[in-house]
Amino acid sequence: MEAYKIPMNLRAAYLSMHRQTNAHLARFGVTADQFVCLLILAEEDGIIQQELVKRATSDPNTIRAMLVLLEKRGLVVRAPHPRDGRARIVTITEEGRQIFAELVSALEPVRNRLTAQIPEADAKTLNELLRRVVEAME
Amino acid sequence: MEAYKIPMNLRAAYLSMHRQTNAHLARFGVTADQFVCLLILAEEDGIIQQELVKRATSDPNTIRAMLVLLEKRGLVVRAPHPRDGRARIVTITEEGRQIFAELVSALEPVRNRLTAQIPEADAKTLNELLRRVVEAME
DNA sequence: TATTGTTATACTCTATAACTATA
DNA sequence: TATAGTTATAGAGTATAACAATA
Repeated sequence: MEAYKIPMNLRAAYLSMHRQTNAHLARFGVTADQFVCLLILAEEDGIIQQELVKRATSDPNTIRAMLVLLEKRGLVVRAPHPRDGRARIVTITEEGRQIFAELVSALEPVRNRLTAQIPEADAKTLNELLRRVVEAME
Repeated sequence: MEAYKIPMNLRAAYLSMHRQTNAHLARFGVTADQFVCLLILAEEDGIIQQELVKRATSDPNTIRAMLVLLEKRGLVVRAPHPRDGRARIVTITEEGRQIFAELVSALEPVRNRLTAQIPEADAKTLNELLRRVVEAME
């Protein structure tokens, strides 16, 4: 079906990436989705849970479950928001950053395979086109 | 993180598509992944379960669970392979094809949104780049 | 009234390993 | 020995709705 070529390739690309990411992170006891949380926090720390939900394209329950696990392991901290009593500010800890660096290292083969058959210029194009898809789906 | 732009956009694009697909199919009691099974079978009927696993980028357990459900609803049939006693040939039923047509119809808004901000020529490029990613990840 | 987050619940998908029956 | 499929089990992610606290 012509109309489902992009959806099916999008699916295959994501699922393969997700599966290989989980496989490479298994020895750390971290899932691909937990890694996404850490990635977002490593880039912009001190955001509230709801913001994390948006950026991770996730939902409140899932993010909460992940944060509880990550907090138990001392990788993140959830602190009360100083001005909004409802919100919780999430921060990655120093230990979280250290482990995150190891995870990024362990994922090098996956990153390399992902764009192995795509030249630099095309990678930019791919990213831009995906960004437009995301924008349209919001 | 520069290296995670494509992965994160790939993730957001897939998850949004998947979520919206599930939402639009909910009233039929069919999941996005079950739809993928039907799509594959509607295109090339009479393949064995293992082949379905490969094409759906899935695993034996997941595919089996889906097929059992779809078979209970009379949408597919699993018959013994005439020459290989281990294998099962999966076929979509006439009722399966009818419902599949309705599902495709119900998903029109999702398909449209997906490429809403991408001209025809760019859609071809996107598909080709995704195909290369899939190829590299195998 | 609307929003942030939690709790409870149920279901789907995923991964592993052990098993059978066939090849 | 290897392969197709099943069974059992456990865990992770998802969706919904009801709720408390706060804005």
